[in-house]
Amino acid sequence: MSQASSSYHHGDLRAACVRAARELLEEDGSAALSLRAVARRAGVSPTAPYRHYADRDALVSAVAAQGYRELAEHLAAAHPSPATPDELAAVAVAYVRFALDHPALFRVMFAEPCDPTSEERVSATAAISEYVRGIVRTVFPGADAEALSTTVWALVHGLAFLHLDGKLDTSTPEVVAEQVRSAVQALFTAAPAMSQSAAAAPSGRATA
Amino acid sequence: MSQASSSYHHGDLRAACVRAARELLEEDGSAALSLRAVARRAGVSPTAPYRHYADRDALVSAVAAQGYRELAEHLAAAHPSPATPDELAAVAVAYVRFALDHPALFRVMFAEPCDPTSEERVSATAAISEYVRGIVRTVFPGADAEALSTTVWALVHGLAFLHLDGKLDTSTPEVVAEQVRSAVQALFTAAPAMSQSAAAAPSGRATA
DNA sequence: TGTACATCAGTGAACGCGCGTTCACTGATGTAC
DNA sequence: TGTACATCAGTGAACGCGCGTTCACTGATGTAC
Repeated sequence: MSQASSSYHHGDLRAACVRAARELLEEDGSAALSLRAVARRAGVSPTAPYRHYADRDALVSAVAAQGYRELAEHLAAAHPSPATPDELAAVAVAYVRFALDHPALFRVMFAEPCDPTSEERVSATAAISEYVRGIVRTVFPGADAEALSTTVWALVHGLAFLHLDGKLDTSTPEVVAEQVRSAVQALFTAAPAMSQSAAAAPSGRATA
Repeated sequence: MSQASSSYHHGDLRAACVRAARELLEEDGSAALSLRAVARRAGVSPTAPYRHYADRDALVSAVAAQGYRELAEHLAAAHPSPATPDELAAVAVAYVRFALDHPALFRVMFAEPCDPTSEERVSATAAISEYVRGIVRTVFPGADAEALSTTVWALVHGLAFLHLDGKLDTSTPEVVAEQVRSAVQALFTAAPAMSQSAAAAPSGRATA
């Protein structure tokens, strides 16, 4: 942060480790993130990161947490305060795009069987979930925001993963965006009906 | 297969490896699947599996492929030929349950940045995708089956992953099932409207 | 039915690797007087 | 302003580990005659 040019004291190794980890993830998404590789990339001895992270897991959690923050920024950039279905769809498209643009990071954020105890992780994902809920509340004032926002998140998250895993057509960004918009639109149409049925009965336990 | 009790020749090591891998995944979902561990579990020298699998990746792909097959069976068991929204919902619940009951296997199937070239993998996931499309066609004869089935799959897949990652309430199977049913129901309500709008215009390119 | 031999499916030693983590250390920094 | 010293943030050697993969091998099996 301050002088940062001394050769012995790094200046801000904590942040540099996360940055190095990000670079490694962007370059080779299939390799597992290793503490040693991060140190190497940061130009520091293999044990230096231990001054700032208790162990490998702590580093990974920090990387994931930063990923959540960046995702949040990216969504906000797509539309600052979505209030219509089309604007919500734009945010959904941004979510899937983020996953496709940073596949390895996205996997670290969501696909690692990592410890869920990490304070940083928990609060970061809670923030995202709350953010989605806020949008849904604005766009569909009458609906059950809790239930509907879960549905929206799941739909978009699922699209992200299926694209990531090559199960869907990812040939061009526009193809992907169109697919996301059309999927989200299917939910839009449902929302009013859902709020009615949600008011009437908890849900479809009828035929089973 | 035949005598199988000889000590030197295993009998069916190829299948035994997949079985051993499955056991390891069920026991410790967070550990990466290693060829050596599989051999150890199968009671065989570390190099024996190379008689049957070219390399580690080939084994992993075989395990994933078996996972897809089991998932398909599990879905079929939930309902042999779903024809109503409620029956489709039951299949969706089975999908999420499968993920929660076999988290490590599910991650191998979907979350590994594995090579998508594997014949076994490709055809297995194509089968699942086709299966979903068939159901959607039956349940919503008027709808654009291609688009709607992608949406359904993504929604259910996203629910599975969010549950898997502890982002949603998984306290009891019934809570999970209810959540899935209610999310799928949101789509049910939309489908008719969607087929109309799909007939009218490709999709929501209007306001952008 | 018995023998010779090819093939198949294992073994086990060995390779080189990168990893996470520990430890005692040392150079740089900043603060008290 | 200058010195003594505590603290902080690095180093580098070393540990033990499990991994994927190779290689030359050997025991078991099955087939031809």
